[in-house]
Amino acid sequence: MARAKSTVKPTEAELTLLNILWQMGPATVRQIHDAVSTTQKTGYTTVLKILQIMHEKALVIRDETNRAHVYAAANSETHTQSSLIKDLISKAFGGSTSKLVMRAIDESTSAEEIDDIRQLLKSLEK
Amino acid sequence: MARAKSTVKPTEAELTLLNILWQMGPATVRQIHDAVSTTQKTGYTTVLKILQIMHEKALVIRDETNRAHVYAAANSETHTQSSLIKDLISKAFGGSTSKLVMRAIDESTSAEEIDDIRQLLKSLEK
DNA sequence: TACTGATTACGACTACGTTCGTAATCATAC
DNA sequence: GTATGATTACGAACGTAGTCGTAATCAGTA
Repeated sequence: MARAKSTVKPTEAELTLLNILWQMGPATVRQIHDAVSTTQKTGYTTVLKILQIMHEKALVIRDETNRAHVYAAANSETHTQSSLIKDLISKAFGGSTSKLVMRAIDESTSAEEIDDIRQLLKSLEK
Repeated sequence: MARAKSTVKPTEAELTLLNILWQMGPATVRQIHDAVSTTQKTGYTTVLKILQIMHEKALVIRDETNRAHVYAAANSETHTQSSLIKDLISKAFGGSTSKLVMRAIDESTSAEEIDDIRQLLKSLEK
């Protein structure tokens, strides 16, 4: 029996920071704030506070060895994406994955993306 | 030029009521409350209040002709699903639809659903 | 017309998310 | 050892979501 992973759904601000952590790997508050500042104007302590809350929720882990704590995402990007998708499928698509895929693909979806999806489907054939 | 539709993202409680409205069609607060009561224990005035807020947000329209107002979803289920999916793709999948589809399909996805997706892909070929 | 039951309107309360200012703490340099 | 700058901790403030109680309103009936 495995089972665990509370599956806390990250809020929007939290997801923003997770995206940064997934991309950069473990980082200090300052590094994370610098990264987020390139696209938003969020105060340093705001980022710190959100990271602290995420730590309470176990969305991130942190290394307190040094003065400047080092934060890292607790779950993989893939894991989190899967849980977000499952949540949406159940709440807005009546549990139907195919319905979701139909809505996801539209005229703005590039040919490359559709090719990728075809490859995925093909790989499931065997 | 068309363009309009504010694209207000419904909250979770709002989405619950929208699902009921899409399924039942236009309905009174009482009917909606009865429907929601089969799965949850929510007060009548709570449902009423949420519907009033949704009306302010233009998520629903309402017919005030009769004493008991009749509410209806302002946007189609398809339209709302598309907007929710696009939102998730941009916030959690770096804008990649194919990545989302990859995460959406897993071992729990039935063969029928995968078939449906194959059909969709096939219909895009021409 | 007055009563009664149902419906809408209003507002209060709690919880959470987001923001940030200020205080406390620490490490380093002097 | 003390001052200085950076970092963490704390908590306040604001908005939104969700909940519901109570008041106001209306329609139909006795």
